[in-house]
Amino acid sequence: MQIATWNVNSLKVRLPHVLDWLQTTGCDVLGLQELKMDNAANAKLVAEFAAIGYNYVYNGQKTYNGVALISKHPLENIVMDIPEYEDVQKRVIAATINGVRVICAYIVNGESLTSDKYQYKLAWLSQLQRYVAAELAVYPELVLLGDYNIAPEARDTYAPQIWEGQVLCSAPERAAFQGLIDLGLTDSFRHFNQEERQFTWWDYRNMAFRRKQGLRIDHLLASSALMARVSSCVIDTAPRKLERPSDHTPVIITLN
DNA sequence: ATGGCAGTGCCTCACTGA
Repeated sequence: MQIATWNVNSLKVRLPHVLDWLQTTGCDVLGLQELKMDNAANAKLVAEFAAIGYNYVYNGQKTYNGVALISKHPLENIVMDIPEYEDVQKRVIAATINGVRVICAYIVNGESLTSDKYQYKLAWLSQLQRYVAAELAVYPELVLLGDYNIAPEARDTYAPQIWEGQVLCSAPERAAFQGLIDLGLTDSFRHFNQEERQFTWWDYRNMAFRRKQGLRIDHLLASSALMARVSSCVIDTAPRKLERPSDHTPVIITLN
């Protein structure tokens, strides 16, 4: 079974890429972020995905945010948002697929260290940690996947001299990431790959993709019970090379 | 090396993203 994450930066625009990618890879489960579509528009996509053999569940809003799960297999116990946390922004959807709890999250960007959005990001991450801890107590096999908007280490940026200490790379954000790891999760990509300059996002400006100037901010964190089944984690850069691409590209784990 | 790109929406700009 393969499970992937992809921030599509508007599913309306990227729908052809997503449909092609699912058919090419045969990926079993795909978590999407930044749908930028309200639920009336999302509802119309159910038939599009059904036509190629996938279920589609979504948690959307107009213009901003929005997350979804696409799966070949039945989705059970679907939960939207972080329970017991008031938040109008649609950033989380979770479901159980073949016994694996999949939590798809679009973590707050934060804008800058002096922004109110940065404080929202840190508070939001604390709520996410509480939620994931509770989920792990119920579901031993769990993956927390999505756009974290956090580069965990200096080597996860193309230019540490520019990024270290800035938003996405600040000590409090990295401490929050470590707080998730400390729940017993593993950064599945780093478990297999120690090479430098491996990124999941590249700015649209300045030919950043061609220059290999990116960040690694999209992650799949696996519980220890699930990690025992994970045989690989790879970044698929192919969709980033298409016409009118998302600025993010998919990351995929394969389970035994 | 971030003004410069891209998407959305009460759309000839503002807001958001990372």
